[in-house]
Amino acid sequence: MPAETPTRSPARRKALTDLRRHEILSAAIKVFGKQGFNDTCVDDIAAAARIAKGTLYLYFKSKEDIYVTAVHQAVTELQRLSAERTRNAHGVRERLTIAIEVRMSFWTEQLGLYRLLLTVGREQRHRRQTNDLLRAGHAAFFDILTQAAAAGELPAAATPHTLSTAAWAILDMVRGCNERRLDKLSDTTPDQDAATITAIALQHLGL
Amino acid sequence: MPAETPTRSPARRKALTDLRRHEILSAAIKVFGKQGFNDTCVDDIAAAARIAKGTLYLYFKSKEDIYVTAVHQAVTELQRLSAERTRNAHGVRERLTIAIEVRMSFWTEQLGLYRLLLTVGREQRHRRQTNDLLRAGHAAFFDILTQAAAAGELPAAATPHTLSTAAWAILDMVRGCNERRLDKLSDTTPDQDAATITAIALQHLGL
Amino acid sequence: MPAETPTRSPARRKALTDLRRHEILSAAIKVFGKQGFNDTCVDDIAAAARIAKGTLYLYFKSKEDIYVTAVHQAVTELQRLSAERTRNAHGVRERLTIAIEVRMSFWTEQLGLYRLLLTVGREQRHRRQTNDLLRAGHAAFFDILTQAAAAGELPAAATPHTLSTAAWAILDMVRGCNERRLDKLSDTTPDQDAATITAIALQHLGL
Amino acid sequence: MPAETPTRSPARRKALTDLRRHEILSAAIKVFGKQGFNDTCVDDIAAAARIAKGTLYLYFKSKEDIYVTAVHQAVTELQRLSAERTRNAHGVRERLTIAIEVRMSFWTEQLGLYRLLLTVGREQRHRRQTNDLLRAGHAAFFDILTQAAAAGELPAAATPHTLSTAAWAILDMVRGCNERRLDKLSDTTPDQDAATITAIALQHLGL
DNA sequence: TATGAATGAGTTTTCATTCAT
DNA sequence: AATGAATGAAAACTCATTCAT
Repeated sequence: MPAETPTRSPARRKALTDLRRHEILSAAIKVFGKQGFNDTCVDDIAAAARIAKGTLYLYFKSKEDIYVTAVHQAVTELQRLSAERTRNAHGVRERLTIAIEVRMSFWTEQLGLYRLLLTVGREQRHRRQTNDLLRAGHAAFFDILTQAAAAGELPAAATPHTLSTAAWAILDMVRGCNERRLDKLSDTTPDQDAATITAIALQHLGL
Repeated sequence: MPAETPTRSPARRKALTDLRRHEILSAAIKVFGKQGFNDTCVDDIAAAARIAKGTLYLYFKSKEDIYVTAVHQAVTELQRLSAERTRNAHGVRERLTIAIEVRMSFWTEQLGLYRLLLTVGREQRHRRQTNDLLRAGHAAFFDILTQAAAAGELPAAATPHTLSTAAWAILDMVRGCNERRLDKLSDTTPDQDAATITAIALQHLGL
Repeated sequence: MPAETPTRSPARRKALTDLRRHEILSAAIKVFGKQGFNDTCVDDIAAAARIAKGTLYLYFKSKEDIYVTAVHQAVTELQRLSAERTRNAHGVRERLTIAIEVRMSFWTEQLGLYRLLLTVGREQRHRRQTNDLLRAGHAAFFDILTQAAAAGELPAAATPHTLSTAAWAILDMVRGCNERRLDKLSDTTPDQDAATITAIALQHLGL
Repeated sequence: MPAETPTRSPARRKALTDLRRHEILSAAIKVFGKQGFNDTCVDDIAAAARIAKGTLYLYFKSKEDIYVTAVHQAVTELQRLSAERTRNAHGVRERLTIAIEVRMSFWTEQLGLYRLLLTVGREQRHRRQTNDLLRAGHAAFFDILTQAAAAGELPAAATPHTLSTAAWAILDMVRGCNERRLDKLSDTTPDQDAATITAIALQHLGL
């Protein structure tokens, strides 16, 4: 049995690094969400993460990088979650409802990050990343509808174009609900909203 | 007939000032739209307006003021336009369609400003102003639906709550379409979008 | 009898110009005294003088120039007043008392200007002018003492050096009293102060 | 004995910070004294201290703060010095002379700072701090005289009011001498001036 | 790896002065 | 002579990033 120097093994090091990055991300998102990206200075993030300012730059190459990474990580997680939850659902209504509901609960638990997405994500330099997110969201709903159509669950008249339009409409309504929840403009729950949106979409598609 | 010094008359003076303000606003919106509010410095605006930096401050009291004024002016104009255009419309479908269409054409012609609204409007310090805008948009659609219900144009089952939900859904879809047009994510026209959104909303309300 | 164009005659023009300059000076001193030199902007002066900003520059070549002129004018007036009032005085005590009293009453009526002298006059670029003022003040007291010595009013022991020192001391005490009156640190009247200072000085000179 | 990292110990850190602050203060006072407070820009101070502009703000929170700190520090030191030097003096004449002499030598070695006091100290926003200094100066002399009166060193006729007047007169003369030395208007030494002023004051009080 | 002192480019805003009318 | 709109240099201060320890 060889002498171990566990903290130095590459795997262990990687794990530690990931842990640190995660801690910093959490702290950063919290502060960003509260103060906004521009009004948060790097010292604030460092303080929240209980590390020195310089240390931040060992794990992220810039303040921007923190934002980009945070969004990327969240979206990856959201997609994983969505796939997992819709996998065993039966019927287009249930699948839609679940997909919507996941997109609502997820961000409800990540308000800070969602607020970031609404501000920084909208800035010119992040349009591309943000638009990719939107397209991914559209694709998710579009897939569900397309599969339903292929399975004969939808009236034959539904063309791909119609389905695409419906998918965008769903996404728009989901985003609207999320935004209102963020600013406390509405008092409905994710479940209620999901049911309503599903109903509107399926009525439009003839169900 | 007294000797006139036309360029000194108060009325002429006011007109010149308004013109200047307008020129500066246009230039500013253009640059803001391209670079975003935070990444635009006052020199950029001055350069775009072909005036000196100091001159800006003769017409606006701060960079912030330019934004606020631009949004306020646009929204006032939009509401005037919307009221004017829907005044003589007959039936809920036509009124809805027109109201939506106005909100799309208007911003399509003011892309820079719309982009501004999407970014700066979301920052903490403008949350309130922006939310007021959203509520005003919701109110516009809600009114149309409520009047239709009162006129018996909608199935009796439509409760105020249902109408409100529908109004939010309409607003969400309008905003989504506007945003996609901004980033060229869609190639539909305002007219087509308006028809689709109206259809979705009225189907949901049982028409 | 030639046709008159009175407002165009050089003399009349000069008088008008002087009048304007005087009006501007008065207004400027008032504002400077209240807000300080640096915190007073040219617009403030123009507004106080009820003329346009540009007009100021027809009468003074800079903001500095206004200050310099104001001080120069005041000092000229003070010297005239002092000479006039001491001319008919008898004896060193009376002459001293009057000279001191004039220097106190004068500034008491020109608080704004005195405050200017204490701040702007102290700045590097006005040291020379201010020092000239101080030297003039010293000279005034020194002359009175020297004449008294020549007239045998003072003990023979008084050397020019002693007289000079006494003159500085008088000036210092006068300035101190003026300054305290300005800031309401003392509640004595110019008359009382003048008597005290005279007493101190003459006691020192053996009277 | 634990491993030491001396440069990181809190004590060492504090010492370094104090050193830096002191260096910056010295440099700033030098430049302020030469150019005046308003005509010195932060870059000038930074350049004089051979540090970057931003570094300044790590040690002082504003340009103003530098001035206030410098004055406060100097006055504290002056009072300490004055108390220490007069403690063992015997008789009112010696105590007065020393107190005056200290106030002269001290500022003679701090010409830049004294000039600062004469200019910035007079501006509206520092009036209060400056007046407090003046009152403290008055109090110092007044105390010496009062104690002398209580000890029977002064003629019985000396009322508190007389003593107070004398104290102000002393302060005025001290300030006048300091100011003249600053601008090289006089060539006397602090010692000579102190003796003269003491003499004038005590003669006035009947000694 | 971790630190935090140091940096200096970049920002908004002010205001004395000019100049076309 | 009178105006006041226009100018642009200058100022104080911030903060993302670097780097010596």
